[in-house]
Amino acid sequence: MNIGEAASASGVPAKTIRYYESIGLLTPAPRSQGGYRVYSDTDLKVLKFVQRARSLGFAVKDVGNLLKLWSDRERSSGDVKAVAIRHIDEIDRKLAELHSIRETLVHLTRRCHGDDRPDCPILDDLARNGN
Amino acid sequence: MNIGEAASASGVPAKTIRYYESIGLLTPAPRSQGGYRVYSDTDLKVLKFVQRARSLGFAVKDVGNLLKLWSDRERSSGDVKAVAIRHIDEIDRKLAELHSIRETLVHLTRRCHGDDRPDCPILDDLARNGN
DNA sequence: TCTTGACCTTCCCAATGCTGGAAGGACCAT
DNA sequence: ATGGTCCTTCCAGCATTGGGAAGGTCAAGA
Repeated sequence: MNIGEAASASGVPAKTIRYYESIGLLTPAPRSQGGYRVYSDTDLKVLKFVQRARSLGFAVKDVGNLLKLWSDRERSSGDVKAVAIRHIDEIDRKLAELHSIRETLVHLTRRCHGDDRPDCPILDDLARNGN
Repeated sequence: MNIGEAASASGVPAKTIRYYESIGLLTPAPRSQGGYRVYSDTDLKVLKFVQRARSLGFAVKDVGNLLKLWSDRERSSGDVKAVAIRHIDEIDRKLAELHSIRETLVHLTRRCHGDDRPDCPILDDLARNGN
């Protein structure tokens, strides 16, 4: 199949597939006589794998690792789990940061009456000297 | 003061200050005879404002809006609040997405024994055809 | 057969928000 | 004078695409 079909079947845009190929995440697809990339059902499975891993927030580099692990029948599940756990830790860090930021913002907006009057605790906070 | 001092006093790296100037977020600093950027205490307050707003996750564009609102004595607090609330909404979207991803990953890692055996529900999930 | 339109190709630019480095000038203390 | 530490500009790159131009390919219809 052509890249367009592979794209709509996998959920990875054609542009992105080409990009993944260019950075070495995907092995270059063989070409038809006219120079079109040709994808097999196996390739499609890889694309879907990538799509799903990316949708779970794995960095492209991590996806590369997962792909390697996926094709390695000798790998231990512990290796895969380690990648996943590192990713969860990363997510936890982001969650904590966003939660903390959110709390500050909610606190500030609650104190800001948000009408036509000019005085605004949000700006006051941003401008206050001691951090 | 020089850019280096302004940087360490504000928490915004010198490189970043120049970058902000280049994209128009900050008005160009006046120069000394030797061509060095010179910052006043007022400039420092602006830099700190920017630092704090960025640390709260406001996009650079939003920081620009907030700076304008900050220097506008006529603005209503409602305008500021609107920026903040849009930002909170954005954060909420990210939080929801991360929570959902986290749940999936935790579920998968729990089912993966993570030892030397090769079979791994994490890869199985990534590779599964549906979805 | 010719044409049309949808697809594909490569290439470059844009975005976000910086960060690093190179080449060279400025400043300050010894 | 000399060295070291600042500063300057410019260029390039990170990650992850999206957009679009210029042009080639392919399949179907008139």
